[in-house]
Amino acid sequence: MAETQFDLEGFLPYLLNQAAEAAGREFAAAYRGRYGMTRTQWRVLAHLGRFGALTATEICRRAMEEKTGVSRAVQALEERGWLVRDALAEDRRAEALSLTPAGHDAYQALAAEAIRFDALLRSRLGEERAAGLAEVLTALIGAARD
Amino acid sequence: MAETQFDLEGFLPYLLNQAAEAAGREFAAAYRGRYGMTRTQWRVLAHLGRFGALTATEICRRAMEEKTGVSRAVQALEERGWLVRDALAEDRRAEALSLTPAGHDAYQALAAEAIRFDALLRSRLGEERAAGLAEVLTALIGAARD
DNA sequence: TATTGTTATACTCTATAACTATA
DNA sequence: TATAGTTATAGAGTATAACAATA
Repeated sequence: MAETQFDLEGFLPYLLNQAAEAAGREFAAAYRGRYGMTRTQWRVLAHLGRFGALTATEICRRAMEEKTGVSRAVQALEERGWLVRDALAEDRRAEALSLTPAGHDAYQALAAEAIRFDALLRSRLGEERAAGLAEVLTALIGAARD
Repeated sequence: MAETQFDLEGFLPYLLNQAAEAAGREFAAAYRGRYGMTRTQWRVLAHLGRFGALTATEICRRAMEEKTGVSRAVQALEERGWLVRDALAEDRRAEALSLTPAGHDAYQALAAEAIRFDALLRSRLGEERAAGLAEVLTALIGAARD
């Protein structure tokens, strides 16, 4: 019986993971190195900065994060004075989370870095290939949800 | 001053991470669910199965893994009877790692699953887009090494 | 009964440093 | 001095379950 020919270097989950790690590591310098934030904290900040007030559950759904991680990230951002909680009249179990002015300043600075980094990645690939990459990744993510 | 317009849903590191997590989670069922292996153990098994005897340092370089993780994965595979160490005459600090027949059987089974899963992903995307994706990811990984 | 959010627990992963044996 | 590999430690990520408050 012939050997199964498996090409690890062309295995999509492996390539995806290596590329995600390489890009993530490079950008982590922006939030981890400069602000001492974790990735989950950066994602919470990014969602609140981008979309305004959200509940923790909404952040979990949009960011594909666990509620435990979000709970701890919210706590850390709150202690830092970057985030406030407001009671929701319509459901007293949930809270509306939003950024303080200081939190919004941090978001603005990090969003600007993110835009620069995204542009750097896209320039490395060429705009056409980068746009195609984003489209294919989105398709993969969508397909996995089913 | 205008707000910085940052589109989190188009941010490449974010898309790469979501896609890698989705694909990785789906394939992890093969090695974690069925064999109780960690991802690092699967990667060590895959490299030894694919390339034959390697030293730990060579696995680290090829698989982009930390030497501590590889050291522990090698230990676990050894205890399981899937891997043996052989002294290297030319450098007694290093060891040649290779799979036992049982280890090779496990590799064959997992490699076959990997081939099936890769084919599934490629069929979801279409062969042309999948080939393009692999090429662009390889370029990204290569660019990040510099 | 179900859901929001917190806390506890455990395992994996990542990263660093200290250490040994050898080069 | 430098390298191969092990061990220890700590922080971060992932996953589950138990729990309180509210719906």
